[in-house]
Amino acid sequence: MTSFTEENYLKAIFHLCENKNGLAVSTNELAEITQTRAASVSDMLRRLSEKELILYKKYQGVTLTEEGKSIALKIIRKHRLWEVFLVEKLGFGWDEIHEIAEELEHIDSKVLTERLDNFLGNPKFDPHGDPIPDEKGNMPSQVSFKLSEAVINTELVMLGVSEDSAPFLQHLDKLSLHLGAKLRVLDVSGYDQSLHIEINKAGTIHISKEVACSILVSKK
Amino acid sequence: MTSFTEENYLKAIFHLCENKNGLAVSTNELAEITQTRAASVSDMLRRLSEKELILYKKYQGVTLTEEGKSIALKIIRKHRLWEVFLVEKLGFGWDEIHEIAEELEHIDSKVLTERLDNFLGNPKFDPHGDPIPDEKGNMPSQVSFKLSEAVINTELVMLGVSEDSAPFLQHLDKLSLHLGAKLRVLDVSGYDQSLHIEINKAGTIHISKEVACSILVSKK
DNA sequence: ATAAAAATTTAGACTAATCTAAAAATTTAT
DNA sequence: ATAAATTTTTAGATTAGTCTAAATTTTTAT
Repeated sequence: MTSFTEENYLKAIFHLCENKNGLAVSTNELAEITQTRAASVSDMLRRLSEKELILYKKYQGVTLTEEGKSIALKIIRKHRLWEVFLVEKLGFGWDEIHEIAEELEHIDSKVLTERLDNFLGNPKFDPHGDPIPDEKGNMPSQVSFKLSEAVINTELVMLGVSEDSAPFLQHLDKLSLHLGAKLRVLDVSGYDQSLHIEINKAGTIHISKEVACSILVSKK
Repeated sequence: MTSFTEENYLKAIFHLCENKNGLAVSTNELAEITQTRAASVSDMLRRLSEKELILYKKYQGVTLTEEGKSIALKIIRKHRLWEVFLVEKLGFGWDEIHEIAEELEHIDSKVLTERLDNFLGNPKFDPHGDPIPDEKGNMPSQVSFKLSEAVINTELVMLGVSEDSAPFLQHLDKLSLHLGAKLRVLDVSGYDQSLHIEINKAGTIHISKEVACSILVSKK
């Protein structure tokens, strides 16, 4: 059995690996996102390594074994399914769901997860546009890139966000930037790289480089 | 903050007190239903007492303080709401939900609980007929008694069960004994106190004294 | 290439929750 | 009313997960 805490480490390793295209993750990176100290991480890595959930060489960072990856994907599947439930069924905003899903993701019942998936209509993406792994851990893939990297004047669709902090999502709400919005970059400032964009052919706004970096789009 | 474990002790104390009409609960009783040893219980009681969640005098048993009772009722509220969700929305049988609800009851979000309650249509009873406390901890009351205590030939309605083990509930399913069924006791055996009962004026069955003791009914 | 800086691990301690074994208090039975 | 049986508590250990401080390894910079 894997504890709540172990599951959180596996999930953290998975997400960090993903952002680095499979490169090993360092103790300090893990300490930062798990909000603990490097010493505690070292200790946990030793234990996870004994359980063969991670590949760990002292001082050399860590990656997941197939079994570790499988566990991480199950947690992520549950996290994202519960997020869909919270938004679609209970009417939560996308900025209110992360912390609750952090708890729900540890509920341990295969049959519950599968029934929930069906109840929700087998969604492929969560309310932030993140792909929901299937029962076997396969992720639906979606070709997207940062809005900040888009070619000017191309027609785009907003598919996701790469940050899910409440302040960021509330900021997007204020700007009427929602998943599915049709976007077009009109201009990029030479001064601060802020973007002038058109939304749904209905109006235009200015957004900072930081915001544009955390919005994921595809060509229409 | 109360831990997962502390919440389980408070809940256990609440249920045991309820069954004894408010009398203090003993260390051994708690050890049995929490599946631990008396020594572990003693230790936990000392801690809960320091937090003023229970009234505890060494060797004299334990009752809940108002604050302890309030926490217990919140857990019970969540447990029973989630059970309704599992049955009404996800199609689980009443014999499959206890263990899952034991996990879900610890999810800590007031707003989630209230939205779930609304989503479910503010149910007053769970799938076993147990009353769901409201936000303030008030229980809807329902006058019921054991089927084993019913007067012969009286028209009755099945309102609940006082046991929720899967084998017991599956046994009731096999006998078509469901909440809301109209029952009438035709005869009680002088030999083993088994009951001959009529269900929904559609047929009759024989049930053991043990089963009849765990079925709650009211006069129609 | 080696010294300084940064990252990581080890050592030793702490807390929550548990255990067994032994001691103490209460209850029961004669 | 007192001895025996039962219940409960205490003492001392254990495990998971954390911490700080110190030691060690790796990386960076000259």
